[in-house]
Amino acid sequence: MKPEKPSELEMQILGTLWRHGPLNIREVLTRMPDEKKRAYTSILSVMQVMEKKRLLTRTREGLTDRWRPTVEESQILGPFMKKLLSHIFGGRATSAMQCLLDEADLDGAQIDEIRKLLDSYQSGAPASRSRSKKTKVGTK
Amino acid sequence: MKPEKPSELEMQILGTLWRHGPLNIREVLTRMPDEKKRAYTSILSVMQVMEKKRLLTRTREGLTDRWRPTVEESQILGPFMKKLLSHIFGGRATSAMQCLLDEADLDGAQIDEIRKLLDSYQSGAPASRSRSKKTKVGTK
DNA sequence: CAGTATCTACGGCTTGCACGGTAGATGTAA
DNA sequence: TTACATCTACCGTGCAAGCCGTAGATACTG
Repeated sequence: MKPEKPSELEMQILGTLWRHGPLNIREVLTRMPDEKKRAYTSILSVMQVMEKKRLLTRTREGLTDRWRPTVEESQILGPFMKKLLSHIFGGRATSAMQCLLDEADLDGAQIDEIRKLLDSYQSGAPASRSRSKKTKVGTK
Repeated sequence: MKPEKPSELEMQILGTLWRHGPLNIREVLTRMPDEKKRAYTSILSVMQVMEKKRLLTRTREGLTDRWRPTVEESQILGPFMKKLLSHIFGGRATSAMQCLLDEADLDGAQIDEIRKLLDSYQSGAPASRSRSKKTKVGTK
């Protein structure tokens, strides 16, 4: 009984939960990365759907339910980026990189960090490296 | 009268046209990067919608219409990646990079290429660099 | 000519997504 | 108690995406 694939809005919700930890509905509502005004019940019903899809669970905590993802980032983001890469960029990874860099607006430190990433992909057996599904996605 | 935003399938079609040049319906159908079986008319009707959205134009050429995008890659992919970055990754660009790298399966040459990209973002005035909307997305 | 093949126009269908209203339950304040 | 606020369950609506069937137009083939 696998979790179903999240829609785009659902990915946003997953993202805010991954980043902020377990939240209740109202907290999710105020932390959505797009700054759209939405009714409380809009987010609620989306998250209830996500519960049916086995993407979220909740536990009663005090007065409200606290929601948390049942899936981890890499589990969702991996296939997502893979699809993005092959379908939108036709497999041209460096094109995708460039596109990303164009929009990222990085500072020097971040660029260095990416350099280090590249090092690890080059030296450490490249094939096995990319099989690692445990890769943590740093907080900053 | 701006072109409307493409859906995901529409982006795929734009991608194949950007990469292969002007094509007719059947050629698009056979070159779609996902390998799904679809009826001829499925692609046709999507592309007709795209014409209404001002994403494509066509010119009669011999026996069939030849379709081409009215928009260029950066014009679509830029905002798309920007949204991806802020909505899904909460603005964490290096996380996005890592995710991409995990799925990309790059060889040494490509990694070097990316290093060069990084150089240009670091040395060449970083702010103005990222304003450049003319960035070409290399073919290979 | 009839027969075949291809491309196009048009309309319809199904599904899921996004969104929110309403009502009920529960808790808090006066 | 009454009044008010918050959280939840349930249900419905609007719309776009994706998909395809049918029929008409046009060209080629024998």
